[in-house]
Amino acid sequence: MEVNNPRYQHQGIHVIASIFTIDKGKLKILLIKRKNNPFQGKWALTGGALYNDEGLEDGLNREIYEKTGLKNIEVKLANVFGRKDRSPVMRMVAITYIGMVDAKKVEVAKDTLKTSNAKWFSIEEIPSLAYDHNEIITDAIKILKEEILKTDFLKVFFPNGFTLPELQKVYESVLEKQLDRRNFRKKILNTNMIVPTTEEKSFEGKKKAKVYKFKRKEEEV
Amino acid sequence: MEVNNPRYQHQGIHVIASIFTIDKGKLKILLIKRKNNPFQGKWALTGGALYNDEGLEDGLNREIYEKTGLKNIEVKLANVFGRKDRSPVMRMVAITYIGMVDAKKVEVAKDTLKTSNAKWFSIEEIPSLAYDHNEIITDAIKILKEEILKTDFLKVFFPNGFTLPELQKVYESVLEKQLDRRNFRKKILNTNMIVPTTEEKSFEGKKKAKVYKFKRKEEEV
DNA sequence: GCAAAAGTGTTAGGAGTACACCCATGC
DNA sequence: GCATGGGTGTACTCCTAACACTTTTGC
Repeated sequence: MEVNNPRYQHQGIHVIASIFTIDKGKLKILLIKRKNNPFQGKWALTGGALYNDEGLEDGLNREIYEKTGLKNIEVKLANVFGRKDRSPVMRMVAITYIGMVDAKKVEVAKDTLKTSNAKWFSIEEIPSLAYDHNEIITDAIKILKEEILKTDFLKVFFPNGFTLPELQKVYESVLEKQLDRRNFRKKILNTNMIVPTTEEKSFEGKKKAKVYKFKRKEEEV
Repeated sequence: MEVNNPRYQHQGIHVIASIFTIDKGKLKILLIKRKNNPFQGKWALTGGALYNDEGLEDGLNREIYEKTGLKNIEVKLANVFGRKDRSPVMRMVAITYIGMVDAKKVEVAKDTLKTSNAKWFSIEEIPSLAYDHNEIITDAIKILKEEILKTDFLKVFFPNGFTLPELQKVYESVLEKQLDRRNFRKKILNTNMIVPTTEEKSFEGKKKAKVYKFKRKEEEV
């Protein structure tokens, strides 16, 4: 590879996260209003161009921190978007990720260096976005729904454990449909992702419910 | 994004295909002996650096053609490899794909512009490769086995249709294990990927068998 | 005592797996 | 006629999905 061949120049990597949360039972996604060109003033997903001295997820976490103040978000690879005209500036290939955060416990830093605003949007109310970000979100939501029962994404909402009815509410919000209580218990207990604790607590209801927690990685068998 | 910020410079995209075939009942992968630095003389996967004026799969097909003479290989996205030191030349992010070709019907062009050789390797005999290509292959084989029953990759072997025993042999080669004849029939007929024809032919055996073919995309319901 | 939520078990259908016999053909 | 391979059905298990009643608690 001849580094100075002009055909190889002016290329870069976008690392982009679709960061979701559940707010009042609704699945929402974090968008950033762009301060700079291109697409100045448009809403966009969290992310940006990778530096050439950092790993993909490191770069993504840097971008997330710069634009939102959030640190150490756990993300999962989603897809690759590489249409050659997807950026008007130069040839950019986007590596997309999915992340989940607890909006209630997070101070999303406003008006950081590169952005004028960050806001949670209900997924039915997503505006026209910069780049191909609308397409990226549609894809991310699809993957999120497919993977949500196989991953422990939702543990960010329950640092201190959860009752099954609580957890079920969050699943229902992500999947945007109701689940049967008995079948949900069977399925989630079969995944081997969660373990019961000795605690009990009451959530919305009157009756106490048993508290579970997500296994840490090394506990999984 | 400031295009001239040095942190954004000297980045590029590798598009890389793990191209498989079945040869004499064994799963094999196509490797190319590198003519140029870095890793001159080492074996490597098919692929290379993307030009800044082409789509990802277009670039991959160009690379495949330049290095092997194969045209219009159908590929499927596999994964992303982005360790920051994965290339000694500059910051390269690899987008990896999986493809399947019929080795018997293909003249792999030898000694093309950038390579001194191309050769099929049985997957148990893969040498130490350039870059992180050993890792990429391990990952690709895993994905191939997971996806093989959900995709029509294998249609390249059967442009004129196939009998179920023939198809089963190929599946067994990919999965590297024997399958039960009755269960294989049930499973493959349930996938809705194949349809019977009115033809019959005999394959290895004496008795004639019904010929099936893969549905074209638009036929799938 | 009643409303609200937690907890629990059964049944039926579909998919996966294991397994054995008869049929058609070439020699 | 026999060896080779093609074609088929059944039983078991597991997962999914549908569905109703009892228990606990706060008020």
